[in-house]
Amino acid sequence: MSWSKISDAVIRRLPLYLRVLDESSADQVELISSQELGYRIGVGSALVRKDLAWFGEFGKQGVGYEVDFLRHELRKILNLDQELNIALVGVGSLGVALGRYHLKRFAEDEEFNLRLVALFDNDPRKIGTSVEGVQVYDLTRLTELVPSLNIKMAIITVPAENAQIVAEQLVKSGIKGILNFAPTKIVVPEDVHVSSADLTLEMQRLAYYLPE
Amino acid sequence: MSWSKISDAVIRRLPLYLRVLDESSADQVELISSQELGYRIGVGSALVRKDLAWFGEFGKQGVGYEVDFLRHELRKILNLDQELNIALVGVGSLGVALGRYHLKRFAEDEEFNLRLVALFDNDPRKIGTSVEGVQVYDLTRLTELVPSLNIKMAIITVPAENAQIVAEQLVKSGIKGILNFAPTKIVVPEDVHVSSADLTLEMQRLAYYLPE
DNA sequence: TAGATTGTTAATCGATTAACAATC
DNA sequence: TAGATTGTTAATCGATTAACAATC
Repeated sequence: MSWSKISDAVIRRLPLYLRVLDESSADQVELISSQELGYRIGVGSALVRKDLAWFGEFGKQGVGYEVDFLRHELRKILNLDQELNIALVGVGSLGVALGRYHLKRFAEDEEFNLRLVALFDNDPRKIGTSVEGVQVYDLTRLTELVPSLNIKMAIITVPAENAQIVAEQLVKSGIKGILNFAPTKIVVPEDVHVSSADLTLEMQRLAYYLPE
Repeated sequence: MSWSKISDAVIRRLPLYLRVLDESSADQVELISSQELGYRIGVGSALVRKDLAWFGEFGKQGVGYEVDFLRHELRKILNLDQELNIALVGVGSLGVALGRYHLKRFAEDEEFNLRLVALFDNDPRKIGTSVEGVQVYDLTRLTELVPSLNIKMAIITVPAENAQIVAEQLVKSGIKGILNFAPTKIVVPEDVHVSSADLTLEMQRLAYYLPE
């Protein structure tokens, strides 16, 4: 699906709506109003209706939204209705921890379609080992394995000084979505989307609000 | 320092400016223009000048900003000019990995003032052990130890189902800044600031942009 | 039907950008 | 001085909110 002009602010809220719908569905709730949905993620009801209206008419006037229907529509919009293969580059302690966490989630939740299928590192001691059954491959095999394993997104957990070069290799392999845990900005073509998870930056931001 | 009315969008950019200034300082660069600063973090020069102007007049017309001076001013504004103690709650593999990562950074960088001083868990097998010399304490001692160890911020790496209760204990202890890695929304009073680092949410967002 | 809630338009709010006088 | 760049004001842009007709 492609609607292209929709703003990033809207897209950011879709996974939040989806999480509320997952919870409601698990609780056997069948209908939900824009008011309830907005309250649960912390925005107004008008914004919820406007966000959803970008993609179609999903509600019934006077009634609200059918939870399971809207949930499936959102999953389709977010490309989460099919398995989606992911690679992780940088098998340090953070990489292993995130990998385990992710694999656990995948194993426990039938409908969680984000599947970690490969780990990459350049350390010969790590190459050939595995984490919860997922192989650690030589980083030099990235451009070969990304297409052949049908990998669509990647997580970067290498040291800051290697993040840019890894990002470039990922881009060359055809990856369009990168979650970057390295504490540095990575520069990519504009059709590649990067989400930055920089712990330090967030802590520094929070420090601003401390009293005194 | 307190300017209170300054928007969150501005505050989010301050650590980015600071990182550029750190790099420039390390490279012996003495002056930097709003143009260069903006280019490096990906915003326009007018926005850089406007952001900084909220806090004072730091530049010289026709010249630019003195790197070391502006760097120290930003550190003061962000409360990063003094040591700031941090606790981490939830000593699972993610908690340990983040803790190690953080402690390494603290050990290597003289001026990195975010100091991890305590870990908390409710698992008797973990309590009393340590990670890189930092003790794991019983979670029940949180409200006692936060004030006595002068802890100002906290990182939550417990399972989603325990995040809210942990957040409430942190708030009760007087914590005003929380970095939450649990994949759930935590509700706190409005004088407490939360930064959410939800891996899954970010991956789901990136999936939207995949082709087809 | 009467009450409730959607989808959508218009109004408002806030953030970014453009422009330029001041001045180093 | 001439050139460069700041701090700041006004203009623009984009996102959120308010309001309400449509309708279940």
